[in-house]
Amino acid sequence: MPSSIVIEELLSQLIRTLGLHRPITIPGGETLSLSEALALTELAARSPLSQRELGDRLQLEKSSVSRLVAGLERQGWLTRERDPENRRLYRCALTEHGLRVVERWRTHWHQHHDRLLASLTADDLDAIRAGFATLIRAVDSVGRGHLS
Amino acid sequence: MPSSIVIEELLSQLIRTLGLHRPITIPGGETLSLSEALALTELAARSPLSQRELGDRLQLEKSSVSRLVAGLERQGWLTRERDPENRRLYRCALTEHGLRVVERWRTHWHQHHDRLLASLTADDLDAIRAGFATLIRAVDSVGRGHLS
DNA sequence: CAAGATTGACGCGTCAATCTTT
DNA sequence: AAAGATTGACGCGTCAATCTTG
Repeated sequence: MPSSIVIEELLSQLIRTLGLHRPITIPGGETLSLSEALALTELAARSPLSQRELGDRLQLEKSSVSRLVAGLERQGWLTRERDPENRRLYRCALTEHGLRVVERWRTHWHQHHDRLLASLTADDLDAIRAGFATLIRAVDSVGRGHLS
Repeated sequence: MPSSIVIEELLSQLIRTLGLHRPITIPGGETLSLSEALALTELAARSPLSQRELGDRLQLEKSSVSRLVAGLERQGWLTRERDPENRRLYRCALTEHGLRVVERWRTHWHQHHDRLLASLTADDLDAIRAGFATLIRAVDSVGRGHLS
């Protein structure tokens, strides 16, 4: 049995069953991808951030952040101003609208999460926790760099 | 702690730290994406398969399978023949070359994740597998898995 | 019509090259 | 030169529309 393949299969399967690749429409009509929601969440926690800082937190390439942030700005959820101290940087910050959107997204997401938890038995939870704990420990012990 | 977001963050982090998003070059010079490797692995286990059957196993849309399989065929790793019994179907099967490639990929993959795998016992692996499987089953039972 | 497969338009990520600012 | 950001080309997935075969 090809045990080394299991983790990768499970990851891609999980992403699909959780619907992580599909945008979701929140009450109010706005549609958000997961990346957008995570970016707004990060900015709601601490603003302003440069695009590089945001990329570090989201684990995204600077080019991905550039396009992501441009989209958020276009929808009026975020403003960008050049840092007067160092004009290479953008200072990205949520707008009022962006803040309302991320709050509604959070609520909407929690409802889904609650339904999921309600369907789990205690044994199920134990199994999930054990699996994640093991994987996290393994990844941590190996470190962050991957091979070529 | 924002527990509802943890799963998504963890998944994307895991994918990047494991390098699952980029193709890997095996000894011999061929370059394989993860999807290609998983498809070849599936076909190595049971051939022939129709594209729909392959898509069911890989959890991919038929359109993704269509392009994926076309690429595998173009590289000479796979052959497609119309099923004479039902000419709507393709019978997809590995070639000699494809079989060699998937074997070499497996070996290389093990080395690639040597340190991670080395830190896992059989029980660890079972725990990870069980946890993910439980979570996938739970999400499925909740409905289609994603928010509308 | 239904099922299998294909194609087009698009989203979201990568890498590599480039531009501006320091 | 180095750092932050942008753009182009591409990979790999989605959905929707379409073609062929049954």
